[in-house]
Amino acid sequence: MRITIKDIAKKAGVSPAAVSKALNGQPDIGEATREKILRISRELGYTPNIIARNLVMKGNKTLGVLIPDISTPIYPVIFQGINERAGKYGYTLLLADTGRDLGNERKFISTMMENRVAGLMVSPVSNDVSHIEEAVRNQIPIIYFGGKVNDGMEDYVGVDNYHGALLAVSHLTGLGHRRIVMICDDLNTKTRFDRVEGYRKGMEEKGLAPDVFVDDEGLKGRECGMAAMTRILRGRREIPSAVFALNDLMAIGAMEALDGAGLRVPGDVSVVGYDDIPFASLPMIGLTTVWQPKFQIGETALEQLHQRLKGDGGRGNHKTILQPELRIRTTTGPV
Amino acid sequence: MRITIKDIAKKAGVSPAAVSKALNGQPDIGEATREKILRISRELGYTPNIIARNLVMKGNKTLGVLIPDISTPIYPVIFQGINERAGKYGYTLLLADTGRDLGNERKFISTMMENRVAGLMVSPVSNDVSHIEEAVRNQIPIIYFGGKVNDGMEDYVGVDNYHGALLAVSHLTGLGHRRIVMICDDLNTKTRFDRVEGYRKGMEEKGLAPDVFVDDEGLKGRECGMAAMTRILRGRREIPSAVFALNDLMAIGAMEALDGAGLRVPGDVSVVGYDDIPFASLPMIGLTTVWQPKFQIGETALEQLHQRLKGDGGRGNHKTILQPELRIRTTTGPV
DNA sequence: AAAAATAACTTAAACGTTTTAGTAAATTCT
DNA sequence: AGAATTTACTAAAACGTTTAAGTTATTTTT
Repeated sequence: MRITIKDIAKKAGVSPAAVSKALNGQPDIGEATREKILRISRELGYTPNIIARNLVMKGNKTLGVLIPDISTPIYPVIFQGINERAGKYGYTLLLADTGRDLGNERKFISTMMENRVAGLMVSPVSNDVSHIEEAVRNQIPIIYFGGKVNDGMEDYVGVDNYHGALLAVSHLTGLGHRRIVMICDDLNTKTRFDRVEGYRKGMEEKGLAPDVFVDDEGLKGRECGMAAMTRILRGRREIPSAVFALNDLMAIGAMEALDGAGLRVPGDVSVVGYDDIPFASLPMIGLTTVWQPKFQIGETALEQLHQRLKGDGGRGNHKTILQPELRIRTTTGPV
Repeated sequence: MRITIKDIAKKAGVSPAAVSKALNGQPDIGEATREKILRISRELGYTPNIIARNLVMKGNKTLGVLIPDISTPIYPVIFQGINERAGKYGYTLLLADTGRDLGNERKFISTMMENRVAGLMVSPVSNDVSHIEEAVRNQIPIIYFGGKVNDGMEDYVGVDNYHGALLAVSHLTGLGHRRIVMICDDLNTKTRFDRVEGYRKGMEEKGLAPDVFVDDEGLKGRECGMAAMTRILRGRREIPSAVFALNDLMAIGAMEALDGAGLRVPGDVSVVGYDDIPFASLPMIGLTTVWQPKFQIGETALEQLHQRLKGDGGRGNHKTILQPELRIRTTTGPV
């Protein structure tokens, strides 16, 4: 049995209230008794039961974090951002990986609510978060982040995908490229949509015709990039001089296809990705890509939640949009 | 204010005890009242307060997980193994990233104890876990895992590094290699030591002279691999025909150095890594390496903790050693 | 020296549950 | 019909804390 305040009280010959006060450094307790209590508590190896304390004090310092797939390279870093700030403010984190499964998301949200987290930070599985809102019922603050955020949400921290794509395309046009194709898996999230729009804008600014190739056969990542690139290479009269991929994995896939077709990167065609996942920076790959402020996303999300928790706790309707940065490496060059 | 059993009781005109029974499907409650209570509880959007329940029932279903750095590619997958099994058994996970900092490790261990987790799974920052044992005082079960486990620990799940290295070296000798050098950053963990021993054994079995190059100038990962390889290329009369690196990042570094020296992989020298981090399998890299059963480490750790929690909860002194597998790709070839 | 103030405690209620023991009413038994 | 049993509840204690209010004994004030 773990030892409690009562055990200390008994051993010290005082009341539990006295122990509580001594332990919390409150005033009305004598120096001698205080020291005695502290000594005994140390001897017995007492650890305060925070959850019992929270019960009476109301309010606790646990936050829930929901992530669709922690092994997707962006999330560990976001979590570290959250974790760091959480440590700073004394929060403890309940983390669950939903595995991109809506049922799991539902289940974990309930678990978190039952565990009386003070607030939630969720990177939702799907664009539709109505079941989350319903379960939470505005009882605690919630912040959304990640790839499935959209303008309809009340509070989220996101990244300016439009601007990120614009950066990528401007880089390419600046190098003299005119036939730039964008490859994409599907278009069913706002994140993807914004990147496409940014690309369109970047092209139109230079008077170039946008050319978006969507491969929505259900493939993802490398395989999708490879399939898309292969089909582009086969189907067109002129091959593009540059490719802008929806994400780094697709960019890698495209590079594989180019390699397979005997084309050199960036000699024959330049490639730009999006995300800056860890291996993008490996010298063997050297992918030019759009970096996301991952750590900062986590920090900001926690910071906002913290502010709301300190304040009224209501919906803040705070949408924070962070800015991505272009990382120029070796897969892009002059046309 | 979140609504409680009392609120439901008041609205239904019954006692809190009746509500509790109805909600938990206990027998001695009338059908009519049960339905009324259930209806009202649904209407009010009641969510049980699990932590209040745990207080009276004793024992809870929260486990603590401590990880040194969640952005190190192996950990997300381990966490998913833990997470999956946790969901299955109804555990909730408190996760903290210690950032490889001993002070943080201490702090988070206390936090977890104060939050009355039922058990702990920790991948320690250092080989010495005495401060953890001291804080935990055998009050709850604990399982160690990760890179800093050693035989002195009472309960851990680890990987057979000795055998993993043996696999790597046998592969190389099987291809006809005789001058195989192992490169290593330092030798201060059992994990590293075991890999070196496995390498030694593999060499000696074939009557070859082991050749371990330790670069302990404080460099890590790619930089260390590059530095080590560069020095080997400069300092020896005969260059080795194969390199076995302590880990994948060092292998990548070594490949960079080889490339810089105009040597082809695997034409001139074969390279084997260890860990099988995600990009090892990219076709551009195609690193032959030793894979670790990451997901299974997580699963096993949770499974063992669960068994102990169901049982006596005492030290199990269970050491589970999982087996690694060789992943042969394109950086190795016949001499 | 009596009254007032202060120091150092203790008592008891509260937080949101569960559960044991108790109770009144309805039903079954003989 | 009266006793015994069952049904459907309620009362109260418990879990480990905190805290407002109460109680002594001691010190200070006048």
